[in-house]
Amino acid sequence: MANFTRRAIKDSFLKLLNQRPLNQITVKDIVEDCGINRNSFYYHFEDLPALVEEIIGEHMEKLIQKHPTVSSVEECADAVIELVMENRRAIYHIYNSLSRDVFERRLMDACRYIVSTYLKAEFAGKGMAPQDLDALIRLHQCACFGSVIDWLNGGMKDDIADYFRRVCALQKSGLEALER
Amino acid sequence: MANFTRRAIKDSFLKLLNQRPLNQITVKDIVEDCGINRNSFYYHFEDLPALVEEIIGEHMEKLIQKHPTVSSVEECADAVIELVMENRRAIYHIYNSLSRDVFERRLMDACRYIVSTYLKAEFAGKGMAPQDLDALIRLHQCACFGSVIDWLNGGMKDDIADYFRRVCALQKSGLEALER
DNA sequence: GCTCTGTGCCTAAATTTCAGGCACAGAGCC
DNA sequence: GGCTCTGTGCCTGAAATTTAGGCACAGAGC
Repeated sequence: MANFTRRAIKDSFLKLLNQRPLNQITVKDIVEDCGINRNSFYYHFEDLPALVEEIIGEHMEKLIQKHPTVSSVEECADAVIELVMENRRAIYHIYNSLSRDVFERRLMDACRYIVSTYLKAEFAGKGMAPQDLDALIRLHQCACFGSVIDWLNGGMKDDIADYFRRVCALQKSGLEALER
Repeated sequence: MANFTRRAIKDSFLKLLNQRPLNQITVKDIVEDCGINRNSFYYHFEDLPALVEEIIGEHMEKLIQKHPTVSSVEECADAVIELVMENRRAIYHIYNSLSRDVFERRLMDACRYIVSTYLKAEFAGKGMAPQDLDALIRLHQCACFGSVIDWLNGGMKDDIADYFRRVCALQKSGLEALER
């Protein structure tokens, strides 16, 4: 089964999300946009939040798939910047809606994944205690996450790339201090 | 029914047609490309030639839809050039295959449609006998058609726009002579 | 109170896709 | 001449998907 309908629903949803906020998009809008029956929507997705969940998850998945091995703070920054910029309007409309929590949860997960890949590699076999490494990952995960959220709350006005790299520079100097 | 599968089949076919000649594309290739069962192909299309027929017909339809009222030789030229250039490789691969006849038949139809719209408007109520107008349309239809075919047979080497406009200039001077 | 719109769910019917088979044709090889 | 291999077009029945048409409920606006 090739599931073209499922894909079409997601495409329509993203298309509408590029036009207006999530809370102004109804199931009716989506099914009318891709020309299917309303029940077909409910066949594929439990409800609208489930679709949002999947869309966001898919984007985070894409981020991870595209950059499976991030080996430095800079690469991590580039990966997140790329994803955010590619879907700028959609992310804005999802974030400024009722699904902020879903987005934040998923973004947090993605940040953890990305951050832990390079931090684990960086400190592997250097005698760091597991709970210390966990704490370090947690710290950088939150910094990564917080940077994006802060930028979103600031109306996405600053240059995300500059903004994010500034945060990363701080992270990097901290890491270097740790290694010395 | 939104027929995403039917659309996907055509998209895959066009995609493959941009890669290699029609006679090197099998039904298997198409269904594998869009990830469906082979029988689903035969559910939507009688056979491969039927798909070719529909694709070509669709392209000609698009040409007509996009330029419903052509009012001069130049506009006619632009319309045909636009269509041909947009689908350059696909047309080349269809033309240089076993389906040349289908393509030629459809192109001929489209040329007739385009040519007749402006010629009928041009000579409406000028006392021209119907059979004379028909002959005139036929002449320009063939000129239009022949120009494209000649260009295709020449390996699409010349600039189609220049080439086609040269033919149209000849047509135009003929028409002006007719009106005097 | 009322209406209107949207949601989430349900059933039964219709449509579409699927797996797995068949005979046949043509190309290439022994 | 055989043979195998690939592709075509067709068929069946089962499974998956989409559909029409309904229902109760919630919230907004009047």
